[in-house]
Amino acid sequence: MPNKNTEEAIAELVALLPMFMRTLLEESTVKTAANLSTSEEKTLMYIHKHEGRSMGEYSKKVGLARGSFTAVADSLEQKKLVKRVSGPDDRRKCALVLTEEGKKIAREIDARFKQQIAARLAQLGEEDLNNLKNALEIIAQIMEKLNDQ
Amino acid sequence: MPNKNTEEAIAELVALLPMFMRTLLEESTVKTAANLSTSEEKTLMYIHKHEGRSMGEYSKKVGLARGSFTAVADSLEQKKLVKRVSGPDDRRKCALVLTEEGKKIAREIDARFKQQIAARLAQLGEEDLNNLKNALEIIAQIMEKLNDQ
DNA sequence: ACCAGATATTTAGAATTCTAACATTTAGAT
DNA sequence: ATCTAAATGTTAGAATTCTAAATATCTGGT
Repeated sequence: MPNKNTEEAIAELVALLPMFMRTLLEESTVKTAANLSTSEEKTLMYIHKHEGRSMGEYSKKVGLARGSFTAVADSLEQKKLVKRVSGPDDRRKCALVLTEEGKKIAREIDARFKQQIAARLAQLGEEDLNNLKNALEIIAQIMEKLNDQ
Repeated sequence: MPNKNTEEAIAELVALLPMFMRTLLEESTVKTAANLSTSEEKTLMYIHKHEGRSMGEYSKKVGLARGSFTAVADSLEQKKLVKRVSGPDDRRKCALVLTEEGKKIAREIDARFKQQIAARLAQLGEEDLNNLKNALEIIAQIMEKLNDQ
């Protein structure tokens, strides 16, 4: 059963991914304009890419429990970066929309995120960069497959 | 400047990795023998692989602030899964060592982790599995390069 | 129309983690 | 030797997140 070994190897490699993320983002002492928590920043970034989804969907994408996400939405709304819009089709749902200020800050966060990673990647040669990009693309493709099922 | 685009693409793909991890580990309602928190489990797993390192090193690998890790070590020590050993070479440092019970539970957690990922990967074909493994290996290699510098 | 079960959000209290300040120990410079 | 700065682990209080229960709404079957 050759797959057994492949799967175990994948499991061990997957365990390294959080460390990989930290390697790329370490020493991120830079602060953005607003004084936002990590979850608030992630939320803003994700709404920026996919606006008008429900609270439940955002909480999943950000990686928080539903109950925890309520506080994040509260805080962002209080800072006038986000607005709750109760869904017309399903009154249980709350869609989130960025304000103008929210969009501005989302763009700032996005730029800073890319700069940090780019600075770290500057240590790599062109071949490594291409290999890394290809590897990440394969992972993204496979993730889509897994999520579709 | 062709690298600019490559780096931006990498940044966007890296942002998807947490979701990828959640995809592989979702619905992990299985509980192990001891009633351990996620950080306690990660700590046990990491000590199992690399025994006798210092508290500071473990806190980094687990992804916790040093101050937070003290409580995790306290809890594991109180549960008799881990022992603090003050370093002979540097009296500031505390090494952590697994007890026999700690080793047993670490093996359980490791097996469960691999089972969960294997169950999710069972949906993939052999080609996808090999591609995924290769992609993760490339990422691991590049991470090593980045950490060495 | 009505009911039972499912879904979406909120709430409250417990558990976890973070930040900043502290004490001890080490390393390097003078 | 002595001093200064850095490294290690701990502590305490604030911030964040989790879990479980509560509320409101929707869906499908009768």
